[in-house]
Amino acid sequence: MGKGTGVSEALKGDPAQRAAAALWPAERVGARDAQARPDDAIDLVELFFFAYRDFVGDADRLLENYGFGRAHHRVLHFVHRRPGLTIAALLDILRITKQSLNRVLKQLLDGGFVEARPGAADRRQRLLFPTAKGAKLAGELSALQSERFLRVLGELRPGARAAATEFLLAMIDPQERERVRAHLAKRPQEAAR
Amino acid sequence: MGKGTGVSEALKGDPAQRAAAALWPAERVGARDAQARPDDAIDLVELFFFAYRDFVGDADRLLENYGFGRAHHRVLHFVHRRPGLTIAALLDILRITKQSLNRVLKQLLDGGFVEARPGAADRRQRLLFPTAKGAKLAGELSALQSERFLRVLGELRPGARAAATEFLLAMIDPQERERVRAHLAKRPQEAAR
DNA sequence: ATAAATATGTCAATATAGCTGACGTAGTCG
DNA sequence: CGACTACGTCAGCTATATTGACATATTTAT
Repeated sequence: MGKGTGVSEALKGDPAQRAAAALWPAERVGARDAQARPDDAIDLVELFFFAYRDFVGDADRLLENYGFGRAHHRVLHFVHRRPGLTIAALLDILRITKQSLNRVLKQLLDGGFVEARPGAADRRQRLLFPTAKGAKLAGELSALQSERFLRVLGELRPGARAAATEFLLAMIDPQERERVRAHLAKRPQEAAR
Repeated sequence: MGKGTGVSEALKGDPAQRAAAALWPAERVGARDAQARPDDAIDLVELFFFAYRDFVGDADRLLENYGFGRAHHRVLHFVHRRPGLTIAALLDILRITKQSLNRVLKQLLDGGFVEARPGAADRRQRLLFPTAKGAKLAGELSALQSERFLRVLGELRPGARAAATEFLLAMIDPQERERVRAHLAKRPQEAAR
């Protein structure tokens, strides 16, 4: 015991992993499938770390050209995804303080990537909208990151999309899933990009 | 067009998502399965963001008790996972500068969580090892994060582990996969914890 | 043996992204 | 009117990262 078998099993004859298929020693093949074991989980922890690192790297490189960082990306992304978002709603999604948000948001406003309009019902609110320029950048960033997923879904066998979605949703704190669901259900009216 | 269907499909009758199962409007059910489309990818981008946020949150809360941050966690993790790691190898994994590493590593050394021994073959090298104290903390952190994966794997249908592994590995830059593979193949001799 | 390359440490300055706390202003609502 | 709310802002702090320059010990190649 102590030697895991799950990961090697996951790599058996799959298209994208042909090169990596012969990696784990043969003795590790032959796992119980249904029963998850600690070593497998540790591999997943590390895979998740590396996958996220590469995932954000794509956007980071594009953002550099604008002098923006990940914080700008996140703000722009959610404003683009849900135009008319209030400051409070954005803070709730990002889980940062208004002081932190403001520094970044101001740069996006000054740079003409986002604009704020007073709320019709409640004029204290500032409703955030992407400008054409902002929507373009958001679209490019989104396309970059989508490309990675589309490549992955193309590489893996049919059903991978459903599996990935289930997996990622299950990774989210149970009490958060409802909010994430609500967020995903809301799509911008205009067909972005 | 413009309305995705993939995510809703992913949620059909699965154990963990019972509560979230009825989320996406019914009109969106009935997707082509094999063909990935942009909207699905955007959902995945956001799910990945939220999942990672919650994933690192677990460890963050424990690390606070020690006055450590994520940087310390990453260093401790990889030293624990691959005892005898050199500085150069660690820098290569973490992709940070030695100046950044040093600040964090020094705190771990001073706190008695990690110790450095000169390399036997090359005495310029400092081989990093977790102390008993460091191994204990690393184990607790690892257990916390593994728990999330084990919960997820338990919630999802059999085969989810293989699917998740394939998915995460495919998310990694192709030219990086070989290195990740090599890393995963190396397990510490001692049965940690 | 000496020179070059390597592994690591360190000093200094800077940037980004977050935080807490306090205070201000405008608008809403009872 | 007064309380509450949405948001902005000033000030100071922390964590994590960067670049650039220089120092030291050790190995390796000529």
